[in-house]
Amino acid sequence: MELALRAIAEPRRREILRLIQDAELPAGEIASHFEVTRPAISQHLGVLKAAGLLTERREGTKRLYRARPEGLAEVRSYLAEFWEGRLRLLAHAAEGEERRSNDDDAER
Amino acid sequence: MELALRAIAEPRRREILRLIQDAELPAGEIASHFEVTRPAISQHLGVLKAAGLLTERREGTKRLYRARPEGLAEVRSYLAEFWEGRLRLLAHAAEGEERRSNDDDAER
DNA sequence: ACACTATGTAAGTTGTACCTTTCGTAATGC
DNA sequence: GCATTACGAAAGGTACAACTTACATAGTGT
Repeated sequence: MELALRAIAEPRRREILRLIQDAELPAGEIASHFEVTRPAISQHLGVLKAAGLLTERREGTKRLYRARPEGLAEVRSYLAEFWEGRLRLLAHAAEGEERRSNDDDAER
Repeated sequence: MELALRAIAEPRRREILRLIQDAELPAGEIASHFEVTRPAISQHLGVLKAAGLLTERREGTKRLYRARPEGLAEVRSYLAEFWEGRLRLLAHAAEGEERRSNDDDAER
């Protein structure tokens, strides 16, 4: 999860993931969408691959990349757990939050 | 979302969030759980607050912190969208789409 | 073998994140 | 007032992350 979180914390890498979410693209094609140099994108792809967030397939001299959403499973379950665990404590629905009497519960 | 993602990408900050998920704790109490100095934790709390991931309440000379899961809403929806969008393409995730649990991961 | 294309790798630079120590500040109590 | 407690803010160090340019490598076609 550590690697995946760090990977998607970078805006450029989220952009890359978005590009290859619905299509399998070669590295050069991906790089052409950005202002930075091609090696920079190559490094980002390496980070994403190490995090398990994409698959790499070689075809000729090209390397085709595609997003791999399963790599986000751990992150998703972590967030879900945190989310639900905390909401359970609030003990009241997200709606009608104006109920306030003597409790110390502070909502912003 | 940007700030939230970067905030939780740091392990120590995830630890902090875990501590104040079920209890409202003063800064010093939080810091006592770590090896790093108190100012370091104070800075982490500042980052988490800027990301909207916790609430701060002053009581006397103390500052009480509590996790704020709503701050993760954007991240959650981003991940959900990415996850589902890509799985839809795979077309072999036909089993139980209404199951919102995420325990399935066929790792490599 | 040679050239060309597509891409990763290496090395170095720079900005930034996290940490430390030191100092400042608000609230409480004497 | 002064001291103490609890904490944030400022300033500086170091490690790391993202970028650059230059080079290396794998595959394809001639």
